[in-house]
Amino acid sequence: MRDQEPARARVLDAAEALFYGRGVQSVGMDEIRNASQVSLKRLYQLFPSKGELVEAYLRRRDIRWREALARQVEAEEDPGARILAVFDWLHGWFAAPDFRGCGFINSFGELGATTPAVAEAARAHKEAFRAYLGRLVADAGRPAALAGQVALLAEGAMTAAAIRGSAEPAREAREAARVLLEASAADRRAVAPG
Amino acid sequence: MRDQEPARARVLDAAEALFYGRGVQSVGMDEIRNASQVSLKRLYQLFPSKGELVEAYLRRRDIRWREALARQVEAEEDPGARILAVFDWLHGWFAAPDFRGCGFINSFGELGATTPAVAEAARAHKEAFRAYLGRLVADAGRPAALAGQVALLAEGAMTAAAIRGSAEPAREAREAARVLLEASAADRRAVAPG
DNA sequence: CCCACCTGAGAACTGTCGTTCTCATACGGT
DNA sequence: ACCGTATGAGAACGACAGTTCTCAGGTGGG
Repeated sequence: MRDQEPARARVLDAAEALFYGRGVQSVGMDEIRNASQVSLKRLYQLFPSKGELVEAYLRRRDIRWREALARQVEAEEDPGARILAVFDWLHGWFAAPDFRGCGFINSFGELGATTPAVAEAARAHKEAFRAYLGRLVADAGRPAALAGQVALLAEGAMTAAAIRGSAEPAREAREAARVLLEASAADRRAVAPG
Repeated sequence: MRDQEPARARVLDAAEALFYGRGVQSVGMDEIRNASQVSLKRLYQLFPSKGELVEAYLRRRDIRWREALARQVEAEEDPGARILAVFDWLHGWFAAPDFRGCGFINSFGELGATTPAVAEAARAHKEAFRAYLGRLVADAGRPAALAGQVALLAEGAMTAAAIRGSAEPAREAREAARVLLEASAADRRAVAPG
């Protein structure tokens, strides 16, 4: 029992690097064993099947991803600037050498049709992201519909950045979001002046 | 040799339905054999390996997808309306019962890291889509940067629609595109009046 | 009519992978 | 020091999938 947490963390670290970097089905348990230096026996004690390891990988990645985003966004004071800060954070993520798109979109495409737990994890992750944007948009006093539009820009930027192998889509998306933000301010001025 | 084309078409039809619907790695050659009613021997004469079948699937899907889009878009007369017609077409696609996101995004997530041909097919498809939007935007006399923003909205809508299992993102994206289009018209009026 | 060739159906081969098992060994409590 | 338990390393097992092979049957030309 002792030392279980380090082993568990090492397994999840290895699983995340491999599953995210190459796709779930391209990675065997042996490879996770080698990368984590945790014996197969222990690995299967910690995660009774590959499927459960995949779920744990997605759960942890969801939490960490959203925490990292929130950390950078909330360094910004102005509510409007916080919305745009989302795209600055995305730019940094896209520029990371191991960036390969959104792990949830990738897993969904690979396994969503055959593994309901993966489809559900992707759905929950995207819904949480959207809800977070909804809070940022509400704090900035913008119409709720803006959140969905900003979410689409962010998700489009993730896939475009992955496929084109460039961080540039974050800039494009930021500029589009800025225009939408301005337009929503204009609406607001027109509809509810003051 | 005789009857080769029907067999080839049947194989590609089966491959497309299965690869798109469930992901490439979840589908075996036996299943394609059964679905297409083409013997394994003939199948391997037509496509010497699964990899080449996957590439043929992506090539044909790219062409057909962009043709179907262009067909609906070009039914619209007004250059500005054509840009928005892209999202109406997306809405129809998303609402199809077998819709499961963008086949290229899905394949990229599944195989992009391990199969360069798949990564390249996805890149080429997205670039062609982006170039098409570039033409629509140019025809409407809008700034070129609008094309990239519209592309991000479209790609974001594809993944959001797949993961949420809803066609609604097409509507959200259309509305965002409409605002960007209007804003670009305002810019144009401000920068180059008349 | 006969033979060379091609085809279809599916068995067989090969490698891989998820999972379990073996077994020698190290450890902890008495 | 002794024994039961748990561990690690890796072999083994079973299923599966990509690819090739076998073989019986059909077809077209001489």
